[in-house]
Amino acid sequence: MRPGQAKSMSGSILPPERGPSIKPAEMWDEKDRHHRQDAKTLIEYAYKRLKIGIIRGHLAPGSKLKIERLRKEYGVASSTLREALSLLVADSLVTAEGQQGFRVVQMSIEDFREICSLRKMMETLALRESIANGDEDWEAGVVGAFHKLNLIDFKRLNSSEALVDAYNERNHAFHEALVAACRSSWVRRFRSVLYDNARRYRHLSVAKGGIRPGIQAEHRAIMEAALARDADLACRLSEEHIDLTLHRLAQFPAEEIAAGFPGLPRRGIAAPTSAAARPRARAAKRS
Amino acid sequence: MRPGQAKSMSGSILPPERGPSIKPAEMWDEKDRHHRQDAKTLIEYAYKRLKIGIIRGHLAPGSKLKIERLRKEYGVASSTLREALSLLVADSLVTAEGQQGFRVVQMSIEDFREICSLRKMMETLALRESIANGDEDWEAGVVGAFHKLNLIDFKRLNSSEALVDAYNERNHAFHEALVAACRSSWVRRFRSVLYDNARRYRHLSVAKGGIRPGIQAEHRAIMEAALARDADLACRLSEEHIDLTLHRLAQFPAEEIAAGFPGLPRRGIAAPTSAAARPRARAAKRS
DNA sequence: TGTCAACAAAATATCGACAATTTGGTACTA
DNA sequence: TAGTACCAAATTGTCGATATTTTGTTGACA
Repeated sequence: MRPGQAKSMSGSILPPERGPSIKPAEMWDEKDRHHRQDAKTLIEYAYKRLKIGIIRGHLAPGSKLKIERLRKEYGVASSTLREALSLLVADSLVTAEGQQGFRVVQMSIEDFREICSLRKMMETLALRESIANGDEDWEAGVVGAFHKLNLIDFKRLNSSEALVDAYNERNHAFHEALVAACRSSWVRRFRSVLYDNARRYRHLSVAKGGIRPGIQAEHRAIMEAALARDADLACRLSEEHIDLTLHRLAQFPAEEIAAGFPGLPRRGIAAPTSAAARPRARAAKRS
Repeated sequence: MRPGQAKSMSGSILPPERGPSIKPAEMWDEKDRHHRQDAKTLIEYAYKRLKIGIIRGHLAPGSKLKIERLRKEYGVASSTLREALSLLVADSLVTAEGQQGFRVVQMSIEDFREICSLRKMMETLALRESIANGDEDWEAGVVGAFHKLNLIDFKRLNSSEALVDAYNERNHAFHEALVAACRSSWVRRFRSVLYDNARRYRHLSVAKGGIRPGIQAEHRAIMEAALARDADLACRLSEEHIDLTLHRLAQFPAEEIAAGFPGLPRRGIAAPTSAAARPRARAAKRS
């Protein structure tokens, strides 16, 4: 089914009578419409929207993802949402346990440390292969992505929310372009999963302390090394690039990281409950 | 919903009137019943059954996983099956593309080569950490798992199907026990995904050429090195262990690997179609 | 006062039906 | 002989309703 282009849907993509029960999403509207047109299926739409919500921290780490609530907010059926959530398990952004529904995966500095450690491996593997294989189109892609990233006015960056979003997108695109010529599908997959997870932490880091100054110089150095086909240098710089984010975030107290994003709105999602910790006296009545 | 223990299901776990339309699964019955009791939910049941089916090659690599057919065979609703399939995407055993449904991921010697390469990394990372952290319980687990594996009569192995299954299970359990003390969740996750994928190839290798003689000596050597806390040696042996499987499979012609398991029954699943290759003249009518 | 059982409310998992799209085939046109 | 438009069948994606389980609360009883 086509969500955006569908001519006459039976159900209700935009239920006319739903109106006031759910307040219209504030800063999401623009992007949602965009995504709804991109997505080939409603599942994909829900998937992308959820993913962004988690990465940006609107869906707090550890919080329960209640089907009914999200279903209403996104305007899709429960099974559709459920499937989108199942797909997110592949990205290690959501966990699904037995009869307890879905949950955003927790955040912690130890987790991030591990992510960075593995990310250095995968990123350098991918980069090395990309540098070895990359043709002229690859070079063009890298240069282009860097240029777009560079166009952003870094001085005004901390003032505008939208600008930060744009920066994040272009930053992502740049790093993606660097490894675009890597053909190993497994390396790419793992790298991608790790990157998305790291994004969550970076988002938090930016929300707390702004964008690290001089980051563009790092990007430039990595790009130049890559274009010069100096794999060793490019990898070393990439590793430092990753480490700097880690050290930056490690400055913040651990509980603040686990708590997620304090300033951002928690759009209708329950806070993480300590359900697992509470022992239940009543034994589950299983025959 | 509880599948196994449910007292009075509304639907039809075992639809009484379904009878002859779908032939009763031959060698699956035993295991299915087993799994149905294990699983906390029907989704989990379908998930496990699909996973085993893919690993064993009953669901051929590249083949389309048609909802309706599987749904009837497993006796679950379409959304349930769908969700199970979505979960399998996390394991990189199934792909889901846009409006084209689900598909078993392809097999190839290049893919296996890459899996082995990454597996050596992850396996040694996990093993090193496990050796460093492992306590007495860990040692006991390793010794126990090895013992169970060793109990299998390796001489009669190639004669009995059931015995091979048991061997595979215990082999899995042994390798799992070795890394049980590794605490890095990401390493464990990746290792596990890679292991399951490698299992598919190993299954094929065994189906074609039987179990490699002397494998038990390798297992013993790895175990002894691990218990002696000689991480370097244990890792080196593990890498060799992985490489041997790779070299074994590399002997077979490439097309045989891509084709999957020739001898095994293809339980009602369509062969891989070359849909992607066929160009469609008619443009998709999108407004 | 604290444990346990029964009950009510909330949330999850499951189902089957239906809508929309892809697939495969056939006939029409150049 | 392509190429293309058009239909029928097969298949996928979506929906909303219902069964089942988990969670929370209240009240009896030791």
